[in-house]
Amino acid sequence: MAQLDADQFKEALRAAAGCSGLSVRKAARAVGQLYDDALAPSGIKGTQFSLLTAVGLAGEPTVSALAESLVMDRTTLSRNLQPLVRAGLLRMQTGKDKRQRRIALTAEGRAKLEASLPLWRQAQNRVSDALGEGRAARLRGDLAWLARSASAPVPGPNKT
Amino acid sequence: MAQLDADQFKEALRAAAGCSGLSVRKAARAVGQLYDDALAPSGIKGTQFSLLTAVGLAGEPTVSALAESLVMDRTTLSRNLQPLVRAGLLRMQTGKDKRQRRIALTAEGRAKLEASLPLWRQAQNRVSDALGEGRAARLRGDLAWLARSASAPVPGPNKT
DNA sequence: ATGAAAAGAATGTATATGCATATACCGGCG
DNA sequence: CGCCGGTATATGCATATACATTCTTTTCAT
Repeated sequence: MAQLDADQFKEALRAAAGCSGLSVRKAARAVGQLYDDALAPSGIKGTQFSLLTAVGLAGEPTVSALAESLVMDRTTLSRNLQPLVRAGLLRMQTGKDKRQRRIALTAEGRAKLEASLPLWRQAQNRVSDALGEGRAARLRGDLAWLARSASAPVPGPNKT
Repeated sequence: MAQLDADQFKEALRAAAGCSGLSVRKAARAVGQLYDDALAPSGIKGTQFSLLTAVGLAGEPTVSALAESLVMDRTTLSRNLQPLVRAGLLRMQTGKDKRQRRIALTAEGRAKLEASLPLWRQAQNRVSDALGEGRAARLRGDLAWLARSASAPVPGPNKT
């Protein structure tokens, strides 16, 4: 059953430890902690801060539009909105097209977001300090490129 | 309540859209999809592939040791192991110190891991192709640096 | 020895994530 | 008018993530 001998197996595992997916997830966990810690006084998580920010920037986006801008599954976003609506920070209402839900900041949501901005800035600066401004900016650029190309359809001989 | 006028608020939100935490999470979602798709024929997810790989490399690590190597909370790892144990890919047993759980690959787990390696390689190559080898390697390096420094205690004037 | 502190791991609760599927709604066609 | 295909969102299920807490076991000071 084992087609590789012990040495070959170990060698292959060492290569797999350099997995780009793992690198990104480990960094996401660590950095997520950093932002969550910094934002703790405001009572929201980094993920929720990003959601509020995206809504504030987009105005009154639909669920689908917001999900696409965040490289996130629509159903995931659908659920992630619920705690924020429950907390009174976001409002969802149907427009003319009753299938759509228009998402908007409440006054309370805007206030919470505004109060969170200095805390976010602290965390952001801590990351920039750890890498240096230049490397941090380049990293964000590479990650954005990766997010775009990874979610794009594969040019190769598979996929629908 | 709103201390910033509309223009200042929008400006601050545009800055917050450049959040490093968000960049990393977006990339993690997109890249996670890519690896999950590639690994689908083997029946395991990218997260589980990483877990099996880490166990294979470490030999018979404890939960805590494995969690640290993966920049992951122990309790998270504790739960993530359960599906793999249930699937018969991992085994957990107590040693002399009955508090510890030694984690090890089963024969089935090793076979699954070995079968997954070529699929993983496809995904890894796709990422390297998207960025170019050089940029991909540099990205992994920066992410590793970030994971280390973000999970390290803050040198500044706060924290316990 | 023994009892308290510390260490290792699991569990309760809550959010985050995505696939398969269900539900609700729009627009067009007969 | 009423059905039908397509669109927008929500739900069921499963895993991933982490904090606070609990449980067991070890260690160690007295």
